[in-house]
Amino acid sequence: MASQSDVARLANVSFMTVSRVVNGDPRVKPETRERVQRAIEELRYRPNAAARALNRQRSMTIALVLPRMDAALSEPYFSQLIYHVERALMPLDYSILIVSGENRGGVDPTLLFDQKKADGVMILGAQIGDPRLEALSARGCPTVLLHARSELPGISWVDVDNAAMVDYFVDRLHRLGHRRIAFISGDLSVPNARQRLDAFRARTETLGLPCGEDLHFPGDWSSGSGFRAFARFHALEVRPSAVIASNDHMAIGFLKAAAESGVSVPDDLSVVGIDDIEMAAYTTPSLTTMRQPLRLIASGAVEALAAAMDDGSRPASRLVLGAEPVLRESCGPISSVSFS
Amino acid sequence: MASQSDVARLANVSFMTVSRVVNGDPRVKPETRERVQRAIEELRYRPNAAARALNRQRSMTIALVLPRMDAALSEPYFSQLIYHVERALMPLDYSILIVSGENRGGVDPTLLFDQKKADGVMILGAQIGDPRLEALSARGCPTVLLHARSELPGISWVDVDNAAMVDYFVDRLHRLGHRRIAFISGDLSVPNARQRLDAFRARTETLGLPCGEDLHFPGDWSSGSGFRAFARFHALEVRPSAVIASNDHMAIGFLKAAAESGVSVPDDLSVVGIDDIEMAAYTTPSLTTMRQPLRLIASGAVEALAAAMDDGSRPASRLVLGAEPVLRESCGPISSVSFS
DNA sequence: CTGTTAGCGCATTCAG
DNA sequence: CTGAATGCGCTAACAG
Repeated sequence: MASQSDVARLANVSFMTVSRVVNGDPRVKPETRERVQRAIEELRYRPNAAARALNRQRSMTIALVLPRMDAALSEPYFSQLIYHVERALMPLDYSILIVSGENRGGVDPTLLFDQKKADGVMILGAQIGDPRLEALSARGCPTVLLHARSELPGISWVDVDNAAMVDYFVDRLHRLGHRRIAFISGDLSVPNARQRLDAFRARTETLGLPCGEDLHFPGDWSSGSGFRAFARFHALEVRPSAVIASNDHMAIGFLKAAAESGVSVPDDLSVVGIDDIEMAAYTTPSLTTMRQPLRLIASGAVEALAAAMDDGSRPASRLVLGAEPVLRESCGPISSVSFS
Repeated sequence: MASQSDVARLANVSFMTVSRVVNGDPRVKPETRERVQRAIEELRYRPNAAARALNRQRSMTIALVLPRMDAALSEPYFSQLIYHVERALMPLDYSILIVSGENRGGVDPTLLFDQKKADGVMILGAQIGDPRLEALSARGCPTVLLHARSELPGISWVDVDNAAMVDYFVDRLHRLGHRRIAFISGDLSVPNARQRLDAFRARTETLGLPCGEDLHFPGDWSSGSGFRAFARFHALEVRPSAVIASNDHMAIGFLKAAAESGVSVPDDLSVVGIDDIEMAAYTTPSLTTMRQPLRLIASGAVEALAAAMDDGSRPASRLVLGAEPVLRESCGPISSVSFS
């Protein structure tokens, strides 16, 4: 592989001039620049990232921590997030190092920062009290959370408005005549799961709807947990007429169990989810859900992280984005009951 | 951040000794080693990856090229592959750089190699004739394909036995009495899609089953394309009694369309998919499919890539793995027809 | 067993 | 506008 000196020799200049051309320094005679350019082409010269990183003290790389495998974030959904993050990062010329979400035994993002393998860290769907967050915050490592929140100093985040999404569905179901609404929560060690549950409780109470603990079916984001939640539903003396699931996977699992039990959706029961994964349009019945502004989440996170990496002393930024309802077949008016 | 010299000063040795300790060189007096270790702890020293990479000419990083967004590989499924790749790579102390699959306008993995940002490249679900493959092969960049194949020199790959999976289903359906079987293919610019289609044609022909082009419904891996394939099915004068989809997403889309048209699965029609994504267990009816040996694919690929990076001159390795059928509700014996 | 010398490829600083 | 010197942090190859 050719180095700057090789190029310099071929172009009859010092390697310093080559460096200038490569970095677009304007103080180079056009004619010389031209000559250097040709030499670069001829030798297929490419700047060595390691040398550059060593000198500049910047790796031009960020670490992206994926959610834990056990479905902290809906699967098909976070791969899209990766895509959008990459798109947003490309113009800045940053690369992405991925790190599995497993915090036990996995790669430590703080270590990557200390080793200068990454200039900043992005975390998808962080857990509450994840020890890595504190470590990152303490190190002063530029960090941004996607789909999660944190009060730690120096930790920026971008999240959707969890309360607004849940409120929307509670209100809508209420208007459709539903009075008894159940809620399937996600893994409560994830901030979003808790926020959604809290919003559900608050909103049902405000509207004067029943909101006892028997209407809360704990789940863990997985389809299986949604499926199992149906047993709780089924065991209830007086059944709810609607169920809000904290994500589509659980809603789909629940739908499956309902179908097996002969409960007809949406005739006997309305079901809604959150995320709008691709499959949500292809279940039977198709799923009413909430589409997340993925591109905005990604670009917002990239912007926040870039700012933090440019200026380590700036305060953390926080951004809350709205989601968009997608109305499909799984949700309808309450049937054959006097509205009380 | 502390450097080796800082540690050396604190431990009263030369930085060379520190380097030896860090790299586990045995030729260091235990007592000295101990002292250095303590200094390392105290200063929280971490080796600088850029400096190490510059000196060793190895970045200890590989690039992982994701499949294109338009579902070249089933979504929830490739995130698991990432996970397994990471697990397999961790003991070797390699990091993973991710690159989006979009070949137009995306990051070029060859460039990452030339810049020495990556020592090797792993590609998930490569397209046929992807120009990047040739570039990689020409550069002599250690490369391994997952879920794809290539004859280019120096390109290793690990793939499942596509023909065996399709053969299994054709045979099984045949034994269940089905005679007229249709096939939904994936995006035919992906090698796997073509192999599966070819296997279908060959096997039906061998068994003396009808295999006209009207029984081939072209898809593109997405649920939507599976959904649309149903229109072709529906338009047929004489309808098949079974459908094999090249992946679960398309099978699920097809299932949805069938449900909407009142075609009962598996009573009127059997449907099978490939991949065993999580959702396959939660559709109604649940989906009979083929589970891929993800962990083996990942570990095989890592092994092949590691070998190629160690010794650039070694021949490419090829590995074909078998899949495991998962029998669920969507597939049953043919109904109300004399077996001919 | 430990230290010295040299250089990986690049960019900043200062001289011309 | 261009070049020379210097150092980023580390390790390989030699000394001692």
